[in-house]
Parts: sequence; structure tokens; C-alpha cells
Amino acid sequence: MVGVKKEIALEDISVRSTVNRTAPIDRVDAESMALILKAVADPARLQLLSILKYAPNQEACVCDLTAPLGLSQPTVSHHLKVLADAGLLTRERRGSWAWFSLVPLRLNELRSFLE
Amino acid sequence: MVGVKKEIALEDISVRSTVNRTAPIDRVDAESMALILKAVADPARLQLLSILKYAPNQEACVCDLTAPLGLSQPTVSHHLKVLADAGLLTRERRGSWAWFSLVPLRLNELRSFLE
DNA sequence: TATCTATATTGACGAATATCGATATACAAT
DNA sequence: ATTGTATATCGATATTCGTCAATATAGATA
Repeated sequence: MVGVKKEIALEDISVRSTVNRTAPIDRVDAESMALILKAVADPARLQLLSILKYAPNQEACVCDLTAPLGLSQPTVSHHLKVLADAGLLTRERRGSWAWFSLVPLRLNELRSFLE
Repeated sequence: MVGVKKEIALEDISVRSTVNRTAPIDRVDAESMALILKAVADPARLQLLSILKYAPNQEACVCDLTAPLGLSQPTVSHHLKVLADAGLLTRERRGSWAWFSLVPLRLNELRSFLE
């Protein structure tokens, strides 16, 4: 498994985590939630989410995001991919640009998990 | 700075993160929030928080936590320290035992940050 | 005191992560 | 086709993280 990138299977989280709990989560559910939380638990990625939230149409392209973060273009691209893989952003190509948007439903899952 | 353990300064987060935002968070605030999110973004620590939530009095000692997690005692102790350093748990000694409790206020900060 | 038990700390290890420069790819426009 | 721009991927590196075995510490009890 060396060098194999882990992608998040969205179904793993979406269904089980939103159930009203009556008992502690098991390891499987905990690992699913940890995946989405890890995606958010980074200062650069928190800034990206926050910038998108306050952006017109809640969307932006990579070129608008490198400057406010003070990070290189590859690094910003990497963080956007992590967020997209976690289902928190969607990516849409328009000409040369890649536009990223928030996925409110996914963010709600995060919120509702924390009750 | 090699080998120096980072501890979270609770004041850094508690004040600024609960303010109603009108603009994207800056790097400093993002780093503060990332600290508490990192503490939560681990399957073992999510299980610990969840177990405590459903425990009588929302508290438990280390000896009750190693078995359900399937991890060694030092590892569980480590995770509890991470959560306590993030202000999410309090530790109280009673005789030989160390009892850990949830800090609801701190968990609310986490929730309210995600709006 | 000595001993037992519960918890914390240390030291080490492999795995994962954040970052960048260099490069590849995709698309647009000449 | 060529050139230019925007984005993605690759390769490397330094750092952080999760885990355990071994050990240390704290407190209870004999």
C-alpha cells in the first residue's frame, strides 16, 4: 500500500454520522469522522473555507486564493484537493480556471456530528 | 525549537473564535482553531470524547478507557493529554485513579465556530 | 518500610503531513 | 502550431503524529 493515496468514500460518513446516537461511536465511525475533521484541522484549509464563505457566490478560483494565504500555488492546489476529497468543496473548470465552491450539505454533516 | 512540546494557550481561542465574523479569518485565528480541531481529528480521541459523553456523570478513569479503545495504556494516556491540553477534558485525581471529564463550554466553542 | 496498582513519561519507530521547486497538463489566443 | 497562462502532479525534505515497550511516578495498603 505504499504510495497509494487514500480517498474518502463519502457514503461512509454521510449515512452513519447523522444518526441520533444512543451509544458511543465505534472505531469505524470514528475513523470516518476523523477523516473529515482532519481535512478541516489545518490553518490553511480553514482559511480557504472561510474565504470561500465570504466570497461572492461562495466560490473562487485558485488564482484568487494563493495571495491571501501566502502559500505557493502547488501548496494551495494541494489543500484544495484535500478539501475536495473530503467532500467539502466541489471543483468546476471554466476555461483555464478551476472554480471551487463550498458544499453546505457536507459542512452541515460536520456541524450535526458535533451535536 | 527541537523537542519543545507545544501547549495550547486557551485564551488564544476562547475569545476570538466566538466573535460573529463579517470577514474571513486570518492566519492567526485559523491556527488557533486548527489546534483544537487537530485535537479532535483522531479516531481514538473521538471515541474517548464519545465514551465520556455517554458515561455516568460524563466522566471516566483511564482504566475504563483502554479496553473499549483497544489501545495500550500509554497510548490512551497520551490521547487524554492531547484532549486535556486542548481544553476539551479536565483531569482530576481521586486516590490512585485519574478521572477525566468533558468540558462542555469548550465543546460549545468548537460547535459555534462551525456556525 | 516495602509492595502493589494506576497513571504518566521517555525513547524509538514508521507513517502521515505541509511545503516547495520543478515539471506536466489543460485550455485560450494568437 | 506556438506561445502564454492557470492548474495539477511529482519528487524531495523537514516536521509532526500515533503507537508501543520500558520505565518512572504517585498514591494506597500492608
